[in-house]
Amino acid sequence: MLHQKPAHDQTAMPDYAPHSHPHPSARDLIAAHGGRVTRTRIAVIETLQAAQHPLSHDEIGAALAAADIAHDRVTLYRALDWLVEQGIAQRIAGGERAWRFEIRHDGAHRHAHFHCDRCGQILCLEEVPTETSPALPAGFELDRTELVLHGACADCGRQGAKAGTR
Amino acid sequence: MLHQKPAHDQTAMPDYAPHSHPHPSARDLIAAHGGRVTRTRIAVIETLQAAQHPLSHDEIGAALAAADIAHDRVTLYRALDWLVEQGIAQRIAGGERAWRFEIRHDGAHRHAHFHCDRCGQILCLEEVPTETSPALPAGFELDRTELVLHGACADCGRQGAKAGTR
DNA sequence: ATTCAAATGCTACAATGTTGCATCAAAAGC
DNA sequence: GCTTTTGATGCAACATTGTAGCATTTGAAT
Repeated sequence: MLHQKPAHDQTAMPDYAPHSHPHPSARDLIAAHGGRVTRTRIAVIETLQAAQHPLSHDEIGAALAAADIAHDRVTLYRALDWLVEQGIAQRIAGGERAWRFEIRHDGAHRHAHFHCDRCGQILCLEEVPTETSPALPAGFELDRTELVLHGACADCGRQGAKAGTR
Repeated sequence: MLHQKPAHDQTAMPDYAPHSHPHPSARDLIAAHGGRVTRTRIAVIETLQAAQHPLSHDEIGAALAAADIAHDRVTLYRALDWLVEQGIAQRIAGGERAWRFEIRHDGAHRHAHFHCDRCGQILCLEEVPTETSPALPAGFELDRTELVLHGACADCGRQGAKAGTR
């Protein structure tokens, strides 16, 4: 697993915490979808916007804690559910049987992900577009395509650890 | 979720149970990797070989039960772990935070998967090859690519259910 | 300030997967 | 065929991830 994070450290600022926001305002995003503007939702959106890679529920929770924001697991799950439902965020099935979340980009900005099978890290490959129009059996409707490259990231590759496909 | 299966029915033969085996013998496969040839491993391999789509741990367990083979959850997990470790099978991260397993094909036979976001079913798209050589950042090693198409399968699409991205 | 549905924060639970350890059995040696 | 030995199994207990129900709080409309 990939838990080098300082657990519930209230002072340290994780590297995926918001630095600047060249994104649509979280408040506006929420309001535009007819939802209530709450601390939790704002913080979640800003955290996702600032992230350089898809975040796990756990990582987002840590960011909220760092921002001194309510920290109930269920609330966070529901906030994320709502964002996904509204199309603001999207789930991607990172290994480790836990969802990861990222801001949903419009069609043009879709990108692939790289999954390091050694450290479990997932990162966005902005340069690699996801394939678009493959032939599907009759009756199937395509919503979106997800392209995941599996292998070893630069850090893990250098350390040359032996590893399974896991 | 997708649990229409008859739980622990000892008589019914699920549609993914072995019918014929145009595949390498399970015994040989196991022995070739230096493992012990046990009922569990044989049955798991044969089940996977006969399957038309990647199977969840649960589905494999049901197949074992149908074949009157020991049914301990942990044993099955470990058998699957071993197969993956040996490169005989591979895990794919079907949504629903549960792994799915399929026999690992060699390079030429790689295929994409379709994930129905409504019923959770996953099926193999033999005709759709996975993309192969995208540009990766320096230091990254590519092991395999996974292409998942999300949408509604023929059954769900016809029923026209409204559904989230989930 | 009042109202009221939408969000929250409990608690309790479900599903999926893992660890430790005693027991069993596959295949190797005799 | 019998014994040995180590890998595989089975069980119980636990960890992690995610859900459900319900009382309470709060955003924002009046």
